[in-house]
Amino acid sequence: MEECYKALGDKTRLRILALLRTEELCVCELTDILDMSQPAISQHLRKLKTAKLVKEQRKGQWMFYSLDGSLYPFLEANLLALPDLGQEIEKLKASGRKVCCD
Amino acid sequence: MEECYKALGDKTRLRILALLRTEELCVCELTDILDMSQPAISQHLRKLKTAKLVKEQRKGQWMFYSLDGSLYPFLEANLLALPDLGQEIEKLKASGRKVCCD
DNA sequence: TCACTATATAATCATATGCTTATATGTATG
DNA sequence: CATACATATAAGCATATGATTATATAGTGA
Repeated sequence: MEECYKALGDKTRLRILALLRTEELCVCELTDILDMSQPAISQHLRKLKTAKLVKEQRKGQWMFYSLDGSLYPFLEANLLALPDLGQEIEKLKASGRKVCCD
Repeated sequence: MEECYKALGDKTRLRILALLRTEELCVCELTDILDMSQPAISQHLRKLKTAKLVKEQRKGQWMFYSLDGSLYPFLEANLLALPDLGQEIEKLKASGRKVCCD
């Protein structure tokens, strides 16, 4: 449980979770939206994955991450309390940088 | 919100919160139960207070701390999810080291 | 297979965190 | 007022954390 809160205790990771509230995203999209280096994003995602807050799924060359609320049910309310950053994803789509692979 | 989760992301602070679930306690009681130095406990309590997770109230020479769930209502569920450490407080009472000041 | 893109990992470094010791502040009581 | 007890704060130090750069791994497609 400590590890879980540690994972939540970082602004970048909270932003990632807030973004994943809207829809699953791959690493390069998160890198793009959050304007951070790819390794930095990867390392944050690893922490979130270790804490069982997100799950990953490969789609071709992209690795998509999405919320995983299975570990502690009460955490669901915490995730819902995060601000809606759907607008950031809209901007990404508008700029034509959204990955499509379905 | 980041600060709040940071405060939750430490084993000692989670234990303090779990203990305060049962009843308010003063610094020396927490020091006793958690078997840590007084300054260490004080510093953890300050972080919890800054994060608005606990509130303090002076009673004579003792400073009592109790849960403060007012900042983020959804956090209440998190606090309730902490294990019940009432037994530790019982042990303290049984050993005659519980502070009485009412 | 080779080049390209996406992602993960490793090494390094600056900063943050948590504990310790020492000291200051605050309150009760003789 | 002086002493004792409770708590807070400051300084110092070892470890943890988060970023960067460089490199390794993995999938795509010519």
